[in-house]
Amino acid sequence: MEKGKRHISLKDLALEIGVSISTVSRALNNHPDISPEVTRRIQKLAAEMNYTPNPLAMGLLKQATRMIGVIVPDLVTHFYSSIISGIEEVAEEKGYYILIASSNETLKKEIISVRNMLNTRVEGLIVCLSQETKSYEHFDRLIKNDIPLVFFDRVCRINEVPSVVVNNVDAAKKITRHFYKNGFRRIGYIAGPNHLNISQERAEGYLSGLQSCGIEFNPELLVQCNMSSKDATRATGRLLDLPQKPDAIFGINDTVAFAAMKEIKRRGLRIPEDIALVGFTDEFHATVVDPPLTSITHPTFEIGQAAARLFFNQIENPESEPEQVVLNTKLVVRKSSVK
Amino acid sequence: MEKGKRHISLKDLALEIGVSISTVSRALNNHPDISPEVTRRIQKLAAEMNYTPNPLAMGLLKQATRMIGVIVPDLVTHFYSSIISGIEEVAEEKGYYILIASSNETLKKEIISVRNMLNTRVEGLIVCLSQETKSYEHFDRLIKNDIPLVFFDRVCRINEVPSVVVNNVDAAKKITRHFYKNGFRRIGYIAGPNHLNISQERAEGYLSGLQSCGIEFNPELLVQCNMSSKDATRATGRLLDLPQKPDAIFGINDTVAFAAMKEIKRRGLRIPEDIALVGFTDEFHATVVDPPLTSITHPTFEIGQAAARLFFNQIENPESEPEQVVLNTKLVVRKSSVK
DNA sequence: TTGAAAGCGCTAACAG
DNA sequence: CTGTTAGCGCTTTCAA
Repeated sequence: MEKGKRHISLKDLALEIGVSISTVSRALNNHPDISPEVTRRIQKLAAEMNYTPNPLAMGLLKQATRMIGVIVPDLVTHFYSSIISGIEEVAEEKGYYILIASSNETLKKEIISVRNMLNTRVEGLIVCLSQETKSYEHFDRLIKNDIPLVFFDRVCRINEVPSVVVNNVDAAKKITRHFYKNGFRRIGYIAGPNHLNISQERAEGYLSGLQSCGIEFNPELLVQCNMSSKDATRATGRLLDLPQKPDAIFGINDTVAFAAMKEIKRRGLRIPEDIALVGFTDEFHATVVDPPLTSITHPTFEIGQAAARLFFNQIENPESEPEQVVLNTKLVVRKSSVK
Repeated sequence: MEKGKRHISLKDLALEIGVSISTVSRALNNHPDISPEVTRRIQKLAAEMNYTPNPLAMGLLKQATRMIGVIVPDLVTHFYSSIISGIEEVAEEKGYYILIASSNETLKKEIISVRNMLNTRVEGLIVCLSQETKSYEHFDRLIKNDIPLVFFDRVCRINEVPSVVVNNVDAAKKITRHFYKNGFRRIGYIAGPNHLNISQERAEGYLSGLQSCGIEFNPELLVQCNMSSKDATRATGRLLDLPQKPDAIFGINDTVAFAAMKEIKRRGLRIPEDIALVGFTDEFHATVVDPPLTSITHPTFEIGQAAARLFFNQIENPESEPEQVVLNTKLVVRKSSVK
């Protein structure tokens, strides 16, 4: 093999053995036409020379790259990286690679990422919408051309696009009722932007939970933030500044819950004695903080697996109807919400 | 565009305008030979039809995929995901994509990942060794064929392969001296596997720190673990079971530090009153736990950026000597180590 | 100023 | 049983 040549090709093998390229190709694919003897020799040489088919050539030929584009709001949150692990596991089984991009929670970067990934010829996308995303035209091209697409967690167009979500309404309701059962009555909720399904659905569960406990909804106790740490801290502040403070708070996600925890502590209030706190988080973070955080824990790895399965379902059954997978969350009670 | 056709090609444009494929190619590359008029028409049509060059075809032709393989011990630790963000940022500037794989801290998966990524024709690899890795033959093929390779954090073959590390010796020494200055004398260290440079170097800094404070090294106070949560908990237990417990402990990384923190608390000991604790962690986690953890914080994003830059340096200057970038860490003092 | 042809690595239809 | 040819999308000589 000449210097600088990093991968060998069918041609190299053919030259070496003195047969044609197609014979080599067939031999390696165990085509029955080729004589056992020749097949054996070719396969032996291929193994010795570390031959592996060039995916670029295969991709060109078959118009299939075996790559999935994954776009998440950020890479550094455990929630997303754990979901990505789940996607990767299923993708690997199928011999697919994943290409990861982060929207940094901005619509602009999300649009660019969608375009870049399509340009790279991924076979489709698995996406969690950015916090800013409330128009969805950048997915039109995928939908129109039947390019596989799956949304998870923050979703849209659920009638056209398969998606994976958790039972947000039910989960928020469970939190509210848990507070009630533990004697809390002024229950606050720190929501995210209104256009996100997760924010809406959790608000809905919150309201329904209050109602089922016979508590009247007090609009002062529902505050919004953009889900950044900073804004979540401010939102927490607004709750704590109320003439009648809440005695319990739940936050829409990890970032919000931790920001709330820090702010509550910073003001010298105790959790759960002065204010109970519950989050929507993942297993890991909930146990590392102090006090351990009662929370709805997301089955993150499973979310990723389910999203990948929906993706391959589209690859394998292009005509199938968009399906929505709803995964169950668990309310895990820890110290932060029980006096 | 016929149905099912997801991307248009030079051929489509050529057919549409009625010129040859090569003319289209030249026009799009602003080749001076093509008449301005034709060039204009072609570029206009290309824009309208959303033409983007097929990277598979380009890759085949140029033998360059513009993809970098990144292999990390795991995906879900903030330390790694943050480093990946840094790599991604630089890669994006250069128009490269990154392909991510996790070794799950096993040598077996690391070897498979290296092979898979090469098979995918990445242009090179950026790697953090798995915890198990103490033989390095699986990188031979890269080194021999001058395929760009960069190690970070856990490194090997530093004379042959460019790498990015932090000033481990100095950092561990700083921790030890910090303990001393704050009145702690029985200082324990929970190390990782001996073959890892980070473990060795931090042990070296620990010893040198002790010496510079005039404390005699007590082998009982240096325990090892495999850096899993479970084993770190056991290692902490061994320190706490000593007839003469340490009054201060530092752990080799995030996982170890948090496991130690949980175990110390579980036994009813207070931090820092009974035992002071310092970790090697990242900014985020150190502040979310309670008490806030004094720690050497890694410049994770910068580690990623530096690794990517070393990578591109190899692409652009194949003959350059392997360089080692050493980044500085900071000791950030928080409650966990000050009585 | 433009077109034709070759070649990157591979498979598959068609010929022997 | 094996070789030849064409073509996936693109760039780049070489010819005109």
